[in-house]
Amino acid sequence: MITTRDIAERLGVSVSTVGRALADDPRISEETKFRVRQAASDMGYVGNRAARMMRGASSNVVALVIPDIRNSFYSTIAHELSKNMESEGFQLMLSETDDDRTAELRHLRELSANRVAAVIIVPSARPHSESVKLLRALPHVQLLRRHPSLGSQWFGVDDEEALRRATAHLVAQGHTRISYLGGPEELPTGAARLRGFRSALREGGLPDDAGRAELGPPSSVDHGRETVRRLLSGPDVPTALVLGSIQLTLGVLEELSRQGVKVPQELSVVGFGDEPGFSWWGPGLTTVGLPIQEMATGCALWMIRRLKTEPGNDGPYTAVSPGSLILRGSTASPDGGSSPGSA
Amino acid sequence: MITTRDIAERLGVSVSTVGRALADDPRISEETKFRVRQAASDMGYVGNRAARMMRGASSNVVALVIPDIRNSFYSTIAHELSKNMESEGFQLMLSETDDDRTAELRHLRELSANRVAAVIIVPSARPHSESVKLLRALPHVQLLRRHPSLGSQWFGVDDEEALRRATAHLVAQGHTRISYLGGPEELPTGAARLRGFRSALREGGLPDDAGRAELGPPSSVDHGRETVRRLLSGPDVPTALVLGSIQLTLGVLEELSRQGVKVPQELSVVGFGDEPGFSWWGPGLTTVGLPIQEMATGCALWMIRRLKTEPGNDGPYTAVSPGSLILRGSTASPDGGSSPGSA
DNA sequence: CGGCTCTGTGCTAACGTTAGCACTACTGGT
DNA sequence: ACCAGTAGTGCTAACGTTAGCACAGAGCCG
Repeated sequence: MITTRDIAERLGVSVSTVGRALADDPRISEETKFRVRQAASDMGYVGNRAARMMRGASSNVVALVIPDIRNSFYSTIAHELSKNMESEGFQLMLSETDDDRTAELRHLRELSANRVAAVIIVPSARPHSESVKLLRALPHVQLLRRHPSLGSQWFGVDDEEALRRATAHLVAQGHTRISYLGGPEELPTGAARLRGFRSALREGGLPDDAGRAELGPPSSVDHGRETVRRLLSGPDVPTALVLGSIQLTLGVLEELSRQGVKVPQELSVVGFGDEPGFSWWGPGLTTVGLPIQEMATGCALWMIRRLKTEPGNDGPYTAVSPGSLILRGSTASPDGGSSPGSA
Repeated sequence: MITTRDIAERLGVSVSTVGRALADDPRISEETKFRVRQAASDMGYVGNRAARMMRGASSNVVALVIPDIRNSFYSTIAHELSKNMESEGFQLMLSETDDDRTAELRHLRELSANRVAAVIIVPSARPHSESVKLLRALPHVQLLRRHPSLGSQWFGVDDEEALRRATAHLVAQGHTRISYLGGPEELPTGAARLRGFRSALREGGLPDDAGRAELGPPSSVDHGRETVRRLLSGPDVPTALVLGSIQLTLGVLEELSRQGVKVPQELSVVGFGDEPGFSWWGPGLTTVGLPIQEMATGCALWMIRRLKTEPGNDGPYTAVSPGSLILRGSTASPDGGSSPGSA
């Protein structure tokens, strides 16, 4: 690797002069600057950020810690962050945890060792205490999920309200056997969505056994497929399904279409998230739309401001985005009548 | 930030002793090691990789440079690389170029300054010459697309053969007005897919005007939607469509289902890639399946070996994965008869 | 013409870590 | 009692860059 010293020796000047010329220091003559820049370009010199960091310069790397980049929520977030960060000179480091707190800890250790400027994290269900310690030593912000022992900087969506609306839509159509398929209750999002489901039932004046919750692993296509198979072949088949994650929705839709279940005649479905295929699935999937992109942009801008302004304004900051129900054709009243959009 | 010096002062030993204790040097007594580790843990010490790198240690960051993480091809690649790299102690840096060579160059400059250990890149159509220079100074490997002026380390798929098969399937069913929708010819992949399309027509003994190519931006859902709209409303409506990118396929499917086009009776379609929704779209989408995951894993393992083994075995290395045609219900002979799978 | 400012450059230390060498205090053999 | 060997630790330099200070030479004023 070419260093400032190599350039200095070649031109017969000192390293300081080279450094200053490259930094466009006003004390250096234009002629010297020109010669230095020429040589630097010739020799393929690229400044060493590691060395700069040792002199107190801060890292230009922001880390994103998420469960799985293949989930479109997270790839949307990654894209939005990357785009915004890049324009401010930051690079994005990607760490996948697969919802495993040990992997999460491993990543956070590496990120700390690499002295990243900040961490944007979708925390696992119950982060290891060392993870919490490492995060607290860095500028960080939580995304989607919110763990109380981490800071109160958080960008998320109103999961409870989103599921309340989704469920209320079914209740309004007269369903009395509704199954909710969602992630584990340990996850803040899982708990919130379940609360939303339950309160919609309560508010609809339904009996306790009107709603069943089928909780499974956080983000599993398989869990969706299998649960559908089990529910449809068991006794007391529900007349409606509300879903609580994107991956789950993908699995459910696939299985329903494989089994040829008539939607919404035999079964009503409300999905979660909005993927390209959801609009052309069966009669069109009625689903919970979430402004993930806007949330990610908001988070990126907040973090940039946080990093650019010197005083560490670590004050609590929370942004909650609302969800909305996208009405298509996958819900109807349980007696077979069709009334999509009658929320 | 806590340094080895802080620990040394607290324990009344030298920095060297602390460093050696943490490195588990056999010359240090067990008792000292214990005390040092205790103190390090107490004080929340995290080694500074920037400083280590200055002493010749290599970076543990591998960069992935791709057009857009939201494209499922790339998110699959990112996931697979991340998973494999993480288990070997590497972190993944994510850079999105949006197929813009200037953005590509900006990223490569940053990556070089950050002294990443290696770069895995899906190069843009015509990389800037400085980009080539920067890449050549680093261990790197190309993915999917292959630019001749970069090294000959490349992992990709046989695009030409994949499109030849897709097109041949339609030709065999008797189609004589086939449109190909794909990315620009400047892209190595775009050119290869177009070649495949054309040679299938030639081999099928079709006249020159049997196939039309509609080329557009590399990876655009909109281009898919718009081209379908234009083709269907114009004269000489094709009886079959072959698609040459995932995003294009998403746009086309959306538009076809919005317009209520009867597939395969009115129009046959062969897609590109295989997304969850493709199996439940209309009659099921016949599509080109590509072993992206296997390719990414292969690439990750190759790069790991390249980085772990000292001698820079930069010898040419090329791996080509084959594609396969996944037969579902979206193709039939143009006279209205249905014969999916009669390739 | 001595002392001043101004311009352009060099020297040196420092950042945190590690490796080579040096040093001290034992142990055991003769 | 003396020397060799060894275990345990400290000192110092080096990595590439930058900032503070020093310094040489030129031009200018009194």
